[in-house]
Amino acid sequence: MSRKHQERSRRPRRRRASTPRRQAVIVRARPASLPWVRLVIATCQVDYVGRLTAHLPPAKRLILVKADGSVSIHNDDRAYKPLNWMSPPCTLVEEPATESEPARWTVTGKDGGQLVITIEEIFHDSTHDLGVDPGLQKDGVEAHLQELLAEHPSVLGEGWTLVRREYPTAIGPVDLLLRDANGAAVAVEVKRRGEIDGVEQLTRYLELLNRDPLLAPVRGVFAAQEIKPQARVLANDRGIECVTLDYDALRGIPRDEMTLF
Amino acid sequence: MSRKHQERSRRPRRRRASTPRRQAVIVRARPASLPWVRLVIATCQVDYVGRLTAHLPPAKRLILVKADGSVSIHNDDRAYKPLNWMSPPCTLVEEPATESEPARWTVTGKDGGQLVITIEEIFHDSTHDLGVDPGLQKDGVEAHLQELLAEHPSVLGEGWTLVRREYPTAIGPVDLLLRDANGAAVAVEVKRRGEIDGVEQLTRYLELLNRDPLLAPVRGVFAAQEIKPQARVLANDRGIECVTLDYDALRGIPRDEMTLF
DNA sequence: CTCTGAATCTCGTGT
DNA sequence: ACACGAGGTTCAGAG
Repeated sequence: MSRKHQERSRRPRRRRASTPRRQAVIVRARPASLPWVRLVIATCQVDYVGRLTAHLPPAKRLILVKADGSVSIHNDDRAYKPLNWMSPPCTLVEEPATESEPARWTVTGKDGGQLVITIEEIFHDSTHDLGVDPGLQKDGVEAHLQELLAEHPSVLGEGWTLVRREYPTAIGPVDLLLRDANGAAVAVEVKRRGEIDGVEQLTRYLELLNRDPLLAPVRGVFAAQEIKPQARVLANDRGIECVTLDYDALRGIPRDEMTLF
Repeated sequence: MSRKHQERSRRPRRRRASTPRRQAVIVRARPASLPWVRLVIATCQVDYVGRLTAHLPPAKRLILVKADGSVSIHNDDRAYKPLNWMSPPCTLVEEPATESEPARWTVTGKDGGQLVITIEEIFHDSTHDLGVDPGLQKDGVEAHLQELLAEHPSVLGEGWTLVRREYPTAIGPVDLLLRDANGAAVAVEVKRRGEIDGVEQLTRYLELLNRDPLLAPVRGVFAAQEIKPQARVLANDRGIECVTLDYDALRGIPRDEMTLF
């Protein structure tokens, strides 16, 4: 079912004076019509020049070429991040080995960055059609937490009610704007993991909201599934309340009564 | 040179009442002694339950299994990030297909998260030894910028001199502490790309440093190869100077004279 | 070990 | 196209 790698095009390459040259093979210039991956196991050296400079000494590795033009070089460890890569869109030019030089692949990115792969020995090379992917469905990210809190504002405080989600300000929307039992405004920043920059964000919003005489004084609540100690310290220092959330529990409880009427 | 996949161990699995059961094969429980990768092209469905919940409908994809125990599922696009994955350390249990059920791989992570891969058809399956990787050498990241600025403080201001790199404070080290031509202290935050959180970081340092009567008043400089407009606005608003850096130019100029004497 | 911050981050979304 | 924020971020280094 897997098919052998097919060369897409072939063109002569300008001969440099007094240098034995090889023919170059452009493997991909634009996304192909059909999804495919090419798998190569080879002893290779890699040199990247682009946003930074990086060098990989020769070793046996996996080279993964995708239909979108991306190339990545993996060894056996790291979760999924390659040792080296080139993001699409990019062009791969293959130069076969000659008597004097090893094979060389040059991957050129849109921004001019280059990944040069010098291939000493190939152990495996196969290309596989994949078909279109239906895509990933996710559940349980920050947006869901925000939704759930909007449905259950009383989780944050007895008698609190929702004014609106994504309450707009000049510097961006506040995740939730509530009213507490006394009618005072409460700005809520929702995070999956609460860190310092989230507290900073909420601080900026509070500063702005408190300039609005119709809202001031505005309380701040930092709500997250997990709050880092430094973030908690900073929040407390600024009079911001911290609430840790239980996603499963939130999902389980019935919608606040008041939204039913 | 590539060898066929070798099963590492085999154990009987407890039979559930009135359910036809299959034998399970534990592929990896711990890092193997030799680096290798396993490449599988298969029609598969993937369900992840862990820090979030995710589902991939059946389609033909690449499954990449590494020696460190990680498993990742790729389709033909995205730079290098898999559609779904499990980070090491984790355990892969293979259950072969039976008459009534398709093959199923269950990957269990350290935190209890699970990735369940239901395999309908396998088109390719090979395992390859890789050998130990010598590792990646990088050049041109933030640390280098900081080094270069430490060597060339006059790039930031005429007559400025270095007090020290990584100047310690209660909330962490300031990238650079300098003295300007008048002997006033200057705190410098160095970034490759300057964004709002970098300005916030520097602001916190300045607040702290300015409490020190030996240093106050301390000027702030935000130095980066690229500064986002919003970050620049915020910095200006707080009296922090912005400097954009040219890495190549910095690398080219000779070390500041004063460090030569 | 945990925690912190950088990253060739990647990837989505909104303007 | 660019800017901004989230991420199952990943990754490396320091305490």
